[in-house]
Amino acid sequence: MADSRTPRSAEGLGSSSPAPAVTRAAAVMDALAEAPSGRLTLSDLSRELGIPKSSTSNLLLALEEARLITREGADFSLGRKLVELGAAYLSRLDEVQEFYKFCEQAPTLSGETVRIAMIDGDHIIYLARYEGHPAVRLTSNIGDKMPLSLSAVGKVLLAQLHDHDIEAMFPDDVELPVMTPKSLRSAAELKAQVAAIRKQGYALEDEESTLGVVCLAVPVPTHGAHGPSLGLSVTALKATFSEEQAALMVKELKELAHSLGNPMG
Amino acid sequence: MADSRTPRSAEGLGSSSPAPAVTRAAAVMDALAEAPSGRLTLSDLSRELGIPKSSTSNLLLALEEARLITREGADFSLGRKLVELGAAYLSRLDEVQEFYKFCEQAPTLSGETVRIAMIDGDHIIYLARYEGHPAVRLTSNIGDKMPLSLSAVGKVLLAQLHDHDIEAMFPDDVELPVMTPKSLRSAAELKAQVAAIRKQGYALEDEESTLGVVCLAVPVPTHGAHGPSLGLSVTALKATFSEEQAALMVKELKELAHSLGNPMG
DNA sequence: CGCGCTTGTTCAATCCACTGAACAACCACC
DNA sequence: GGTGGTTGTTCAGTGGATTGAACAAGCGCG
Repeated sequence: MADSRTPRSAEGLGSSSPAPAVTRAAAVMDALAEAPSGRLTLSDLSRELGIPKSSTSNLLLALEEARLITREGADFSLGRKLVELGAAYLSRLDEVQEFYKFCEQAPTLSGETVRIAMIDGDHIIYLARYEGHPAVRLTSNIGDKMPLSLSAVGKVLLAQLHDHDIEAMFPDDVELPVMTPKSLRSAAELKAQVAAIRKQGYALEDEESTLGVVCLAVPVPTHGAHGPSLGLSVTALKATFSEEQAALMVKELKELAHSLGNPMG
Repeated sequence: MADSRTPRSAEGLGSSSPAPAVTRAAAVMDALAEAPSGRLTLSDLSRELGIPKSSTSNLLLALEEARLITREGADFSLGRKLVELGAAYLSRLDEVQEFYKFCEQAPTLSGETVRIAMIDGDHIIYLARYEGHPAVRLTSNIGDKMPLSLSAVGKVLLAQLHDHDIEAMFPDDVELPVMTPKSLRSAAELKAQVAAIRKQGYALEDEESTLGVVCLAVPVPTHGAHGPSLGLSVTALKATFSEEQAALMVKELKELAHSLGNPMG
């Protein structure tokens, strides 16, 4: 595999962590998650993270004992406990439960593919997916991440941030990730869209991440200071996408967003 | 909340871990996952895990920095990164992808609620769920755990283990968890069922975890030494459950299990 | 208000986890 | 087989993480 010359030191900069072992352990899990094959050996990890082999070995032993990772012969991969913990996190979000209920009984949305996502650094992360009919079978799964600039939810959540935060994340000379010919290229384009989204209250993604597929998204108003902002999106095939249908979907999305934003029984 | 008098020391026994900080950090996440509300304060954690407050504080800081947990005012809860990591784990299991594909095009299963699960200590953990029609809407989610003795998949996976392992997990005087009047009560009953399951090649759960609901399950043959064993199950309403339908479902489940067990393109 | 009980944060001394070098095994390639 | 490159494990010394006591801040109560 060539050789990934990226000894990205696990230490962030002011390399002092209140509990270095924990920070390094987290870096190990990150590395495993990002590894294409999902499997790395002790030496791989030691090299990539810049941690001495002996220390890495200790970390791996401890992580394995906690079932956060698994050893399979010589190489390590993520452990099942992570699925449990991730599920535990999701089960605490009442929004997810209500999301499903609403989708099922919504006139238009009940037949569509709807998702709820959350902003997470400079990406969004999908929390749940409702699939009304399998016409559009998405390749994305719960827990998957997407760049902000490439998805309708990403853009709508970006629009909720303060301008100076946006500026910090997207200076004028950034290179945006590109997935299709229609993906946004420049920070200027992105900021123009953000302005438009703020006016109209929803975001549109027009084949920017997948050709033939469009997406609509609205933000969920954050009730109180309770965590980061959520967003909702519908996905449809561009071929079967009409203005009137879009209007209906946006309307229902906004209803759902409103009911998620105002906690109730 | 009464007061949970369970200062379950984080240290397992031979309290020596090759990287104590990591072990303790894992214990912190466990505690957060198990806490009914999902939120605990520094003092809660310090008390429950028997870790000095100052050390706990450091752990929490490091965990927060890694986004493995989140601080919300005074109390802590699990972090979003866990969803990512859990998803990363699942995305590596090709079985899950093929599971979905197969369910969609299977004559009988395509209309049912099918799940794939994995053995995880003395529990099973659900990895994916296919929902053909929303007749039976399950309350369980991906990542949820269930005792072995209470589910069809649990029993079928138990039947795959060696007798002495079963004996170790279920000595004759264990108290089994009970969820309905029809739940198995004694280890003897369980072992009798295991014997039967080995003969017939599938397991049946008859209202043992939820009244009105039945389950069928088959094991997935482990190809190679590749990880722990998987199991498949169909869930149906007892009211609409017939012998002939059961036979069809078991047949298709076995086909799916076979194709999962023999990796292919 | 003052008291008792929490809570979380600070800090210097100690102990233990981390380190690096030396080790044994292994594989690939002449 | 010899050789240079791995791999992962072992172990004693040391530097830094961990600790507990002392701290400040908050809360309920009489």
